[in-house]
This record gives sequence, C-alpha cells and structure tokens, in this order.
Amino acid sequence: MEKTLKRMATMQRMQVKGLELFYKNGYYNTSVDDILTELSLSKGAFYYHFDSKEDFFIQIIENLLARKMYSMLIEPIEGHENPLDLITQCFEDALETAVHNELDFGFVLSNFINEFNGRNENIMKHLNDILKIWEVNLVSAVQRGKFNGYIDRHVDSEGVAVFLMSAYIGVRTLMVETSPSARKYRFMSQLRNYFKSMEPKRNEVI
Amino acid sequence: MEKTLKRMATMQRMQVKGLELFYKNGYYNTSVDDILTELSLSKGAFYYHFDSKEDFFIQIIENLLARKMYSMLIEPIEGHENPLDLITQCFEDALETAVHNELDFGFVLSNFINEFNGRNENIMKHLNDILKIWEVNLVSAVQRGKFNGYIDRHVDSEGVAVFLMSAYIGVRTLMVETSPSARKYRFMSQLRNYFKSMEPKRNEVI
DNA sequence: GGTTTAACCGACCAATGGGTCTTATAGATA
DNA sequence: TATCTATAAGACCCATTGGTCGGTTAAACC
Repeated sequence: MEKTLKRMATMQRMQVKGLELFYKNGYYNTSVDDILTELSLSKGAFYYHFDSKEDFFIQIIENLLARKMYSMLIEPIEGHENPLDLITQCFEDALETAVHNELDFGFVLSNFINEFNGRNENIMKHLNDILKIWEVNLVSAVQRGKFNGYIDRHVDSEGVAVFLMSAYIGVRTLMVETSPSARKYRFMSQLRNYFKSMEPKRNEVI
Repeated sequence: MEKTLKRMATMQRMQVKGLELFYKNGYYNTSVDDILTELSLSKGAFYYHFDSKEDFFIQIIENLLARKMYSMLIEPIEGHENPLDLITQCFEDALETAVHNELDFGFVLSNFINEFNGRNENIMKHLNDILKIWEVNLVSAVQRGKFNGYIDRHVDSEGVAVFLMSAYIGVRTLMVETSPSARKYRFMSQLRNYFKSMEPKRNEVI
C-alpha cells in the first residue's frame, strides 16, 4: 500500500466514524477519544492527520456531508421531467431511507445547523453553503418546470423552494420520535396537495 | 419578603437565565457555572434548590417552555373563527417575533428535540408531550373548521397538522441565518396557497 | 545494511464539568 | 439577647476534555 493511500484510508476511517458519532451524539457531546477508541487508534494518529477537532469536522462536511446531500436531495431533481414529480419522488425516497434507518436522529444538515448556529461561525459558513446549493437547485428546478409547462407561471419559485426546504427539515425532526412511517405518509400526501395547487391553470375547463 | 417567596424568586431567576443560555448555547454546552456566574450566585445556591442539572432543566420545560408554547402557538388558534385564518395569523405573529429577535437561535422546542433525541429519554418524554399537545390542538382546529364549513370535509386533519408542524419547525431553522424577513414573507405566502387548496369545494361555480 | 521518515503510540497537561460538603450569614423566633 | 433555620457561599473532588510531545515502528530509499 502506498503511503499516500494508507494516509487517505486512515483519514477516511476517522471521518466516517466521526460523522457517525457526531450525528448520533452531537459534535460537542462527542470527544475525539470516543471516535479513536472505536477505531482502536490513538491521539497521536488523530493529531498527525488533523489540526484540530474543528478542522476534522470541516473536512467531514466537505468530504461526506456535502456529497451525501448532493446524491440524496440535489442530483435526483436535476432531470428534465416534471419537477413536481421529481421532487415528490426524491422526498419519498429520502424519507423512506429515514424510516428504515434503525437509529434515526433527524436530518443531518439541520441537526448540525441547530447545534452550531450562534456558536461557531466558521462551521456555520460551511453548512450554509450546502443549504444554499440545495436552495438554488430547488429554485431552478421549479423554474424549469414553469418553462416546460409543468408549473403555472405565476408560481413564486423562491417561495416554493423555501417552503419545501422548511417542510422537509421539519418533518425529519418530527419523524425521529413518533411513528415515522405514519408521519411520512401524511406528509407526502399533503405535499402532493400542495403541488396540485401549482399546476398550470388552463384558461377554462373545456 | 417571605421565605417561600424568596425561594421562588431565586428559582425563577435561575430558570429564566438557564433557559436563555440553554437556548443560546445548547444544554450540554452550557455549564451550571455559566448560569450561576451571570447571576452572581454559587454552586451552593443551585444545589440547594435543584437536585441536578437535569432536574433543573425539566423544571424549566414545565414552568417556562410549555407555557411559552401554549401562549404562542396553541392558545391563539383556539377560537371559533376560520381556523385557516387563525393559524395564518398565529404563524405570522410567531415568525414576526422571531424576525425581531436580535439573537434568534431557532424554534426553542425543536432545537431541544434535536439535542436530546437519542441521548436523554427522560427529557425527550417531556419535550414530546409538548409537541403532542400542539399536534392535538392543530388537529382539532382543522376538524372544527371542517365542521363549521371553513374547510373542505375531505381534508385529512392529521395530515394537515403534521404538514403545518413540519413547515413551521423547518422555516424557523431556515430563518436563523439567512434573511429571516424575506424567508418569512415567502413562507407565509406559500402557506396561504396551501390553505387555499383546502377551502370547501363548491358543487359548481355559479 | 544502514538511515530516513511517514504513521502511529500513549503518557501527560491544564482547563472544565457536575456534584458534595462544610461553613457563613441574616432574618425570624423565642 | 440568644438561638434557630432557610439560604447561600465556595473550597474541594474526580472524571473528562482538547491538545502536546517525546518516543516507537516498519517500510522505503540510498
């Protein structure tokens, strides 16, 4: 194994385990030693690869969190079909994953936003970047839908994006404790109602 | 000042400051000393009045958090007018308060739910109780609306409740960092669209 | 075969955490 | 005035934290 490969493998192991524990227990409530113990690694190894706990976490955001967000919530809505269908299916899949997750602690991104808001500006900047990318992609999906005649042209694209992000973040919080499956079902049903209200208005029913 | 009154006054001071700091920095990231320092009180005083940090927090939930929730999000929708109007106005007011809050760290209840989920079952129970009360009140508001002819009778009351809670929790998270006022405006506008879709369907336009 | 060095070990440190315990004080009571 | 008691002070305890530092090992290179 080449040196640089071994290095990357160890860093990757640390980051994956780090995200797992940070997600589960929160950043401030997870010690570096907690992570190292589970990996049978030492302090020396950690501080050889990372400058600090904060540096470590930022690399986790860039390497794991951002990509996960992209593959789960952004890439699936990039097609040219009806965006309302794409978003519905995307949320359906993402929530289904959450339902089947044995240990669900909510929407990773929003959990961290809650934890760091007002406490660590640096980390918040990175988290907000991801949020912004999500928002931008939702907005352009809606705009595409208007252009392609799937969505009424009077619909406010940015408003829809904010509303969708809100609803998703919120339902993920609600799903963590009480009957996630039932809540998912109700949520998706209401989402479809909401989407129906923005289908193109025909001039008159023929 | 009577003894029992002095006792209650001190406890109240501690709880108010405690909620303030727990909300701002999180529970695990706020030490008992942080609270006592700001009040110029000592460890002795704290543990004279409370059994533990956890006991302290639970009393905060019961005495302050539950009441705040009630006055802001539950009581305002209890009237017999059109529930869609009541809820709209209620959210409008609650979000406006958040906008004007210099230091906004999101929706108090959902922040704590995020922090304690999977970490402290006891505290989670108390937080979920509040959530449940909110949900029940939303459901019965919608049912009242159906009964009184403000809402179409095919509407799923529980679904609407889940969707509304989700949206509110989410938008409060989104408002903490980026242009809260603009996001509030867009959110409320979409909420009204959503509500429009559940007005009673007349048999036919006359 | 000897030397260098990337990768890792683990003892150690100062600060901080929740919580305990003995002691002080001030106002009520007798 | 003397005593009692509710309230509070703050020194102390011990576990844990992020971080440092000198040392070890094994592979790569000359």
